[in-house]
Amino acid sequence: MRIMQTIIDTQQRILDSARELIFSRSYADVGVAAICEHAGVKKGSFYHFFPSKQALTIAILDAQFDDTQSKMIGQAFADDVPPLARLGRFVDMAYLFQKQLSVHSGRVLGCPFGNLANELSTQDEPIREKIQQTFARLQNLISGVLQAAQQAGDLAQDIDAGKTAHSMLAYFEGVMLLAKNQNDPDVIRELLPTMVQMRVQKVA
Amino acid sequence: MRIMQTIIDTQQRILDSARELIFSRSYADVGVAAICEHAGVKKGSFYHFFPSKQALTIAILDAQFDDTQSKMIGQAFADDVPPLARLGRFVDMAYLFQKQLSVHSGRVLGCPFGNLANELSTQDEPIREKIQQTFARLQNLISGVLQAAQQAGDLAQDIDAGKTAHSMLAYFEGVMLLAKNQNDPDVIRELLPTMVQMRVQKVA
DNA sequence: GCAGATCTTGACCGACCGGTCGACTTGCCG
DNA sequence: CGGCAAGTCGACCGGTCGGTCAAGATCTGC
Repeated sequence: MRIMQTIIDTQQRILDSARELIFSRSYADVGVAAICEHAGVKKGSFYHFFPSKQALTIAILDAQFDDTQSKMIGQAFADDVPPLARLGRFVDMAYLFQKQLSVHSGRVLGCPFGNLANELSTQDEPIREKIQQTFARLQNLISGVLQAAQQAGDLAQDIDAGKTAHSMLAYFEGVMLLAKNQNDPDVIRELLPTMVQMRVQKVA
Repeated sequence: MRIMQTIIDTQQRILDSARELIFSRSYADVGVAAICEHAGVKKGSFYHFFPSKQALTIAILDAQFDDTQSKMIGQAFADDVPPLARLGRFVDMAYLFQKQLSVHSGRVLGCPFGNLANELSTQDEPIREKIQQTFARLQNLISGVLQAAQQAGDLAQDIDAGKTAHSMLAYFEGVMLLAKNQNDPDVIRELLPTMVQMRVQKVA
């Protein structure tokens, strides 16, 4: 009897369940069995769609990036305001997202990419690479905004957009880590706005 | 026959082994059995000295803080140079440590506190708290240097030393995370010096 | 309606998890 | 020397880990 089961197909349910569980706990703490139970699926089906937990995780990273881009970055970085204001908007959204998430789960969950990066970078090379690529894409998006700011004359030409974006990304991840550790979204509200002020100059 | 065994006592060997293994892999990936094997000790002895893996981890955090303070912070923050130069020295040492470590292990391992914070903050409340305290101590040490810089006239009075130290700590952790993910110590050399430039102003 | 591909199911695998326990050895003190 | 505490040991616990498999159910195109 195929009633609700195929309306949202099995593969998607596994992906969504895994994303939610791993994001709110950790890779190691969420077993395949737990994912299957949450998705209402048996383990055999899991391995019909995904060859391994590792492969599932790589698929999660793609899904999470798409989600983040459409729900956060795409909105924050829309060009209806000046470039630097877009970064400010991003900072505000990051706080609101984490705040909202923490109300539901009672926990500040931090950055999904940072969490997996920290947990698995020394242990799983394919996942490490995938996250590295994801970080590179995020950095490029920020770098693009900084370059737009330079073209608009709102940012000095001697600023290195790429390195500044890299630093901003690092700072963002660090703030998320501290907020997660202190389990307090206000850490984000206090610290993250400083990100917009960061500047790294070009070296000769 | 008690030859080498008690020269460095068992408890210390367990602690050191666990520190090395967990730091170079992760909490979840290093089992009690692996720690015992590395320490040349049987599991029964482990549980004679430590009531649980969690308790061991909390002891590790204390040991790691002491180590970090004596081998890094104490040296970098010595008052033989002006306050802001101490921060620069700290940055250099952080790079050298990670570089050296990565030569031995083939991996950039990142910050021991940040690693555990990220992995366990949502899962183990006592450990989360312990790391929070550790971060607070680190932040205070940085804050002290910034206040010294203000007294020396090298840093404007309208800078919020506490918040700036908090931001610096966040940035430090973020840089370590990115370096670990990219498995490249040069990330630290490129990004971390920017930490010394960070400033957060007091709010009215 | 039939065949073949596409799922789904549940039982099962060996390995490992953190932790327990009682018996034993060893060091120390009177 | 005796005795007791401190430390060591190895077998063992129930449970979970990621992953496998063969058989059956269901969907699809002809």
